[in-house]
Amino acid sequence: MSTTLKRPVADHARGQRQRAVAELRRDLVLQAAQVTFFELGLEGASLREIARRAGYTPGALYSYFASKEEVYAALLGQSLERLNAAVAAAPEGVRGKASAFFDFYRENPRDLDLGFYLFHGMQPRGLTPALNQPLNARLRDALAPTRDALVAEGLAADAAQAEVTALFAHIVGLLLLSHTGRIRMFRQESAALFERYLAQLLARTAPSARRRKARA
Amino acid sequence: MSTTLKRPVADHARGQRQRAVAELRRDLVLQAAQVTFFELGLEGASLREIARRAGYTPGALYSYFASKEEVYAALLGQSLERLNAAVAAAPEGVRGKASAFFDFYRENPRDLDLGFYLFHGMQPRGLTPALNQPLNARLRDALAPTRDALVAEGLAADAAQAEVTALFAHIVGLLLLSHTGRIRMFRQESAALFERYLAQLLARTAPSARRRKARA
Amino acid sequence: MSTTLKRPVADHARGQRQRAVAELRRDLVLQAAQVTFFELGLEGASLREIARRAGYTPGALYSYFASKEEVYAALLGQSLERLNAAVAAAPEGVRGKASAFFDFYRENPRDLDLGFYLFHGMQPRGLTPALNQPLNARLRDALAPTRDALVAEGLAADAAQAEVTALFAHIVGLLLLSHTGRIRMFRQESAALFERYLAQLLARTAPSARRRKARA
Amino acid sequence: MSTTLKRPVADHARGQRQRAVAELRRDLVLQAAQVTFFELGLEGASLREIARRAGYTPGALYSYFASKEEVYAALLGQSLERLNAAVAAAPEGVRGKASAFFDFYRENPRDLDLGFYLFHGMQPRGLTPALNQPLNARLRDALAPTRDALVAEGLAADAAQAEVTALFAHIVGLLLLSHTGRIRMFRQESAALFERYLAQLLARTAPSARRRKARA
DNA sequence: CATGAATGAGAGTTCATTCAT
DNA sequence: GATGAATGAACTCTCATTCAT
Repeated sequence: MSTTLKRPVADHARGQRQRAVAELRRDLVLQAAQVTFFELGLEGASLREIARRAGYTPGALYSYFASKEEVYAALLGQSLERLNAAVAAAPEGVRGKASAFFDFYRENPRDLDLGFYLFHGMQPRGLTPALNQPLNARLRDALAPTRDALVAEGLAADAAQAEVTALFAHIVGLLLLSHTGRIRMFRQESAALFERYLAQLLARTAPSARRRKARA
Repeated sequence: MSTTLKRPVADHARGQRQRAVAELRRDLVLQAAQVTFFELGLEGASLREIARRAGYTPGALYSYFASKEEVYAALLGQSLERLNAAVAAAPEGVRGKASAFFDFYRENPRDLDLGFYLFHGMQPRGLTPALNQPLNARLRDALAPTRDALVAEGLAADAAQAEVTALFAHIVGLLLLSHTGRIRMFRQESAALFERYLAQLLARTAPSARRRKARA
Repeated sequence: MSTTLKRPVADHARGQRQRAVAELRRDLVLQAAQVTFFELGLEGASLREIARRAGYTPGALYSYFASKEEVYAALLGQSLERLNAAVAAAPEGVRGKASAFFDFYRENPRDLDLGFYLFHGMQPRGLTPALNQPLNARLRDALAPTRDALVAEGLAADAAQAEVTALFAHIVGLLLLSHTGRIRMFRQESAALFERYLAQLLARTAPSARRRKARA
Repeated sequence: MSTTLKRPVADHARGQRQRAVAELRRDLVLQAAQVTFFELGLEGASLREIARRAGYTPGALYSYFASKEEVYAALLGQSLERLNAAVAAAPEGVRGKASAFFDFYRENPRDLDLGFYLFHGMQPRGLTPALNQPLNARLRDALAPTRDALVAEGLAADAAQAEVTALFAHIVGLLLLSHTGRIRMFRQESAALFERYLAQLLARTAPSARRRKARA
């Protein structure tokens, strides 16, 4: 009978559908986690609470994630995608790309929190390298356009890499101080300081570009 | 006759001795807290564990501290004293003072953690203003010598304040990236980047000093 | 064909069974709470102790009850059900119903304690209205038959309500004095005093009934 | 020398003075306990808090009282003195004396709480008989005038005793219901119900007095 | 896949009481 | 008499995780 032949096909189709459904439900959990985390912060976002908001019991989440950390890793993954999208949409050039990076975190402080969840206080955290590596890669990706723009301005690859790392550190420092209210202590404002840093960076690097263009 | 006079003196002496003993024991608890915290991080350093290491029952700590937060505030207070001492001992000048600040935290990463205990993830924390304010003041104190050195180089007060804030942010960013291993991601090293930043800062600010000296 | 129909039925049956099992276990916890409370009183009946006797870890009780208060509310609920059953089983008439009420608490002094758990010392307690209201209703229910009997004897609704409230107060007072040994202080006995009060109540109210009956 | 002779006298005087001072300080502690208890209730009135308000450390209270219970017993003792004073000041007669008793507790609910502190929930409490007995006696004293008035009305001693015990129970029940808000449940009011009870009591007992007076 | 129950560890905090000084 | 420190036990409650069903 045809049914005996069709079964495997049907099974395969059902398997695909089921996998799709599973992914969808995983996304729903993730969405719930996101909302929970954005509303209550890292403290309040217990697995119980996430599960509750997702309409599940705590145990159910373990069908989709191996641990609470994995949930957060997934959230961070999504956050980094948004960051990369923001950077990609920004105008070309050092200023455009670097500002996009800075602004993304300035405007979405919870995404910054998420980035720091990997560390406790400040220690490296229990993300397995398997989870950690692609996240790192996406972070690097978000800075690559700035580095490329620096190279396009005539900077050597090494120098551009160093410059972008320093820029990243500066951004992180500024945002951290801003987010924790420490910057007010010095009667300063993070956006203005960032602008100053950027202007100095461009002053240091642009001349070579201009010189090169002049020669051409 | 003399006895009637001596009594109060004796009482006073006894009071002093007792207060000294009390402070000593408080310090022992604090030391235990420090060790616990350095070994286990903020998560692992529960009141119970601190008490255990100090040779006390949990409740006993409440003779010395009103809450866990207060223990940490005290630890942070001590840490900031050490920082200020290191900065004070450093050679005069922007380079000397700024490097002392940077080096203190580079060499004592746990003190950096401690500084960040005030924030959860990264949110401001439940330290009462009464505890928080003097701590903030001591942090400002540690940066004051650098600011004064910048002023001595001829910078206006405003500019010096902005410059020192940016420097602080840069240091924090570099150390954070370094401490969390993120800086390796970019194949860079925090000390070299700090040196670069410092050189640029001096290049930006020293000329005016030199010019002034030339005029003289 | 039949299998597709049976599945939901089986699921339904399983759900029912599980719910029944859950209720059973909840009842076991409640029984443990009851025993604990009867043996150790309200002070000694901590969540830990109740859990221990129920063969659980303390945290496990939170599957069944949201808080310690809820455990006690549940106990009180059961107690009031027993009270209502006792009153329902009693002979009709003021004497029957009122005596059933009195006797229930005289014979089960712990149930009286339970009733007073709602108050601290004697202040109203933190039972949410959601928990408190149905309990109050069941208490009123237990006195309703007496009130109805008074109305049947010819008393106006208002008068019956006042009479039943006074009766309730008298019972509570007698039992309290009896239970705390204060009644012995006066060389009296609660049951005899209750009988006296009841006789006076009937003397005050019965005449109208008799008169009514005579007219008929 | 006279000093050697005077010493014992001086010692004796000093001893007396010291004892007086001690009693005074004990009273200060008691006052602090009273205030604490009236403000915070039985829950909030920990030994620590009482000591704090009395300007002592917790341990110091044990110079004046053997336990927390003893503090409360002392408070209750003072309360019963106030009660007796109120009753003594009331007009002669059943109505006057009984109303004074009722009103005292209606107007000072904390004194009622205090009375019930002897019981846990409702169990007899760990007051030693040595402490308990004089307290009981003073309670009986407060009811004696009512009993005597009943006897004066012509009631036999036995009947008067029973009547006063029932009255006491009724009062306790009414106040308890009133204080715990249970009386509202029945849309009644304790003072009105007390008045009703009193009127019935007088109706039951007064006739004999009137008859007696008529014969005279 | 999901539930519901349970674990086990632990959180910070409070308490009455004791006792050397 | 009073202090200040310490005990030891207890408190309710929360958590991430596991697992039989």
